[in-house]
Amino acid sequence: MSRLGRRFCARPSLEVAPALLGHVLARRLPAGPTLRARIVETEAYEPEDPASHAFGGPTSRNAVMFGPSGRLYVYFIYGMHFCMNVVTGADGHGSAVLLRAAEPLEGIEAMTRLRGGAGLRDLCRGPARWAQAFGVDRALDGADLLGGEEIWLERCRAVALDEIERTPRVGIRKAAELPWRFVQRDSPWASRGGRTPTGRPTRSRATSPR
DNA sequence: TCCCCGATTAACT
DNA sequence: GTTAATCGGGGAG
Repeated sequence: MSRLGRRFCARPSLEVAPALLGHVLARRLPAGPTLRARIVETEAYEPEDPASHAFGGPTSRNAVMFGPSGRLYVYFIYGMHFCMNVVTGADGHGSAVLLRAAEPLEGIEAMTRLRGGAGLRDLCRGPARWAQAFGVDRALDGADLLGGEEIWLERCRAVALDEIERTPRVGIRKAAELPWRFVQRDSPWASRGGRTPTGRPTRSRATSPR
């Protein structure tokens, strides 16, 4: 199983975000099983983007975003949640891709425990849910996805371009109009965020996983 | 020091 | 559909 490498990550976030769809995030729990989930939803963040944590330059909080690509940027939000990003672009650039939702593949039992007994469909559907299912918090901020053994990206089958839907990003107020969210079309594993321009839900409620 | 608000979620009506 | 939970970053005073 080969990993996604430096070359993959060292591109602009707007290229990496759609390219990540279909590949797999793997997580080795401390003295525990390995978890795997297939990425179905991402968002791009660039430093010139007012919605990005990198807007305004480096601080202690966002320092990892300004380091080399291929590392994990973890942030704490709303007083209770953690979210995961892949740092992208050239060293020092300050861009990243938010990992928003995934299809659980392996380690379902451990993920369910970490999520407090949530159902399969809700294990990784949303950025904070996914981080919780993977046992990821502050301690993994800056983790090396390229060569580390705690968390990494595995090359799998990329989602075809014509299966990728572009929408505005979820939950932001600044730069809310930019279509920088990428989601596998009709995936039941994608988060509820985002609506079509007509206001219809992005995803059919009738669709059930598997 | 004070204050506002956020790349969210779960539990409501 | 709405809202409470809960805390830290960062700008204003």
